[in-house]
Amino acid sequence: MAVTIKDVAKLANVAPSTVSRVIANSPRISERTKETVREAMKELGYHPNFNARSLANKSTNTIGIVMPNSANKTFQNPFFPEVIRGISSKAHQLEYGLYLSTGQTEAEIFEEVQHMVQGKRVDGIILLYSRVDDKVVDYLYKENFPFSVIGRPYDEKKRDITFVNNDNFKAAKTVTEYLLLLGHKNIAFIGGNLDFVVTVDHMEGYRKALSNAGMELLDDYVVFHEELQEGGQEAVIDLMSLNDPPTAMIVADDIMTFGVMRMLSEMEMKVPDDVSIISFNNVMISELSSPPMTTVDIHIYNLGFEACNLLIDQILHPETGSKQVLIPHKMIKRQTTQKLIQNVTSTS
Amino acid sequence: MAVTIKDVAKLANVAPSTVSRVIANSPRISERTKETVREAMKELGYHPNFNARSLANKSTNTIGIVMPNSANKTFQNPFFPEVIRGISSKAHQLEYGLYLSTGQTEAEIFEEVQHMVQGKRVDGIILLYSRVDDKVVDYLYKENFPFSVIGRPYDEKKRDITFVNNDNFKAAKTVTEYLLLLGHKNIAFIGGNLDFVVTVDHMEGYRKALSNAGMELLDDYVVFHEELQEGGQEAVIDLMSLNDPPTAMIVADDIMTFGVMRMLSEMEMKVPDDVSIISFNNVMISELSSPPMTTVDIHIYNLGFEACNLLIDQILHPETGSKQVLIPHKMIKRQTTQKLIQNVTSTS
DNA sequence: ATGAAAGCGCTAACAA
DNA sequence: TTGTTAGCGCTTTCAT
Repeated sequence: MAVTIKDVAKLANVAPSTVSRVIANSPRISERTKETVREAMKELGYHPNFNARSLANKSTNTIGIVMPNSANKTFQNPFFPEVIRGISSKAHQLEYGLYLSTGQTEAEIFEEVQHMVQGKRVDGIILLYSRVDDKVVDYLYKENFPFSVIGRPYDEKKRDITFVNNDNFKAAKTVTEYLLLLGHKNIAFIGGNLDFVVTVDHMEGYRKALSNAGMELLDDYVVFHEELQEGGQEAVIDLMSLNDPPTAMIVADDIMTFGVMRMLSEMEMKVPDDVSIISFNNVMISELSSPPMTTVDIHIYNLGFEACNLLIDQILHPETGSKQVLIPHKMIKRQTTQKLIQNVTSTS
Repeated sequence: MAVTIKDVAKLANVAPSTVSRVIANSPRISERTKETVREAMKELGYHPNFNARSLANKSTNTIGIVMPNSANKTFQNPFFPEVIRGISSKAHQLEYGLYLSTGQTEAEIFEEVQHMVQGKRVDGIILLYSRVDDKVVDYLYKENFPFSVIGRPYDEKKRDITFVNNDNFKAAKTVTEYLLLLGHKNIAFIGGNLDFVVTVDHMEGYRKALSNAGMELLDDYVVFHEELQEGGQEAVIDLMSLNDPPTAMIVADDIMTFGVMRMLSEMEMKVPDDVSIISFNNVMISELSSPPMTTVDIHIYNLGFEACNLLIDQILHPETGSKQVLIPHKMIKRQTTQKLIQNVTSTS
């Protein structure tokens, strides 16, 4: 059997509890005994048993990460490694471990979450997405279990949960206004899955900018797609088949933009000459498209980092209510947008 | 306090041990009592405490995933979500949980691994990379702790560890041969970090194909780069500055290829007219480059799935030595390769 | 087929 | 400042 606290205690000629206190670095132990105990630990190659600790002090020092359904390819989005990198970084600082959900469907995920909290497997949970109607959030909320979400709760009544978000409404509005300023009148919107709150917010920002400009939102110009690459491509087909095809597009996600640009180039449409494009996220690879894409940097890493920060805060100080953080965004102008070139042959 | 086995026992009028046996579905309990106990569990909303179980039966039913240093951007490669999806899928089937490493440097990672195994936090470990000289592998090997690696051990003496790999040597050789058949004589090789075994294998395959064709490997045509996007771009600059620039390139990774193509297009070089490119991995996004890239599909998902499979096998049956699995690869011809167009003005 | 009881390795309240 | 001791919630012999 492995070395236990008792072995160390015996060798150091102290009580097990003393050893325990040395591990916790309790100030109520003299430096001298701390030293002897530490030496004993080193000599025996002692390592604390994680499960025993957790059982005894009712805390696991690990946080659960719940990802959206990994069944579809959405999951290959570099967004995820990047949030996780952010979370990971903060977690490591504070010596928390990371436990990953493995469910592929909503039902499986929900069951897993229950296991995590009821089985006391984690001290808190981070949701990497925010759905419009999410059983998981409801559950965690009712159980009063520490959690934070990346995104925002859709339900206004749940404003008091902890979350970190971008101002997606504002971002989408700004981006639309920018295209308007460039002279575009026919601006399409290619959104993600409408079940996600971010999609709704983008949509509203787009709508607001149009209405501020005294323009109407045309249903034909608005497309939603769940799948990242096929989605982008299909959307382009639909949009370019219209009698009055758009001269600019707002795309929900950089990866989708790759699909959009691919299809456009197959149709021999030039970006940005024929169509301007702006998208969201600014994942690493988005500067490598041809041409490099204009996109809104949402600081993915920071989203993860802050979500973890807020969560651990909440775990450590449950009394100090919920917190909300807004991560600033920043439009990165690259080469997929330009002033509308008036088509001389066009008639109204 | 939460509901425990004792509460259930009391309500069902049995001993705690009986409840425990019902959880394990022991055949030595009558169906009748099983029923009553199950009802009691439902009535009380009982969920087994994970830590208590782990402590008592010395097994966690969770496996640790160790990623390479997430400090640099390499980590944003969609390769990772995809392997994890594979691992996750198998793990979920067999009801194993996933625990993630958070270290950013080699030293931190090594320390974490020690914690995982000594602290009995996981039952086994999957390494998502294989370095030429890896302390982690050495450690796990010496401790005789169950683990599997994605890639292969560099050291021939460690052939008896469990791993799942592609035949990267063969893949690189085939790809080189293909370019040779297309008439290319000046074929460059843009590899990843030489610390990784896969890079070495690619390199050897390339070398072998050349020597089989009676050609010499030119040092100038071989470049290694750690960083994915900058790397690709820098490599192109170096290569195209040569007196006799290559007409074809073999690139270690699809994401790097995006960088390569970006830089090429900045130089107004056309792909594949001026330069043919083949790369490796076939991540989802690689079909969305312009033009879509020819690449070797290494079946990332399967790598993860099998690595997990082998590991759990090993955990459950430690006596049945190590296993090795080779995942087949497949070249996906898209549009970044073509026959060499003889330049009429060229002289030798 | 079921119960009693010891123990997994650690923490924490209480004593000293 | 340190030791004693009673758990944490579950599994698992050993009885019955």
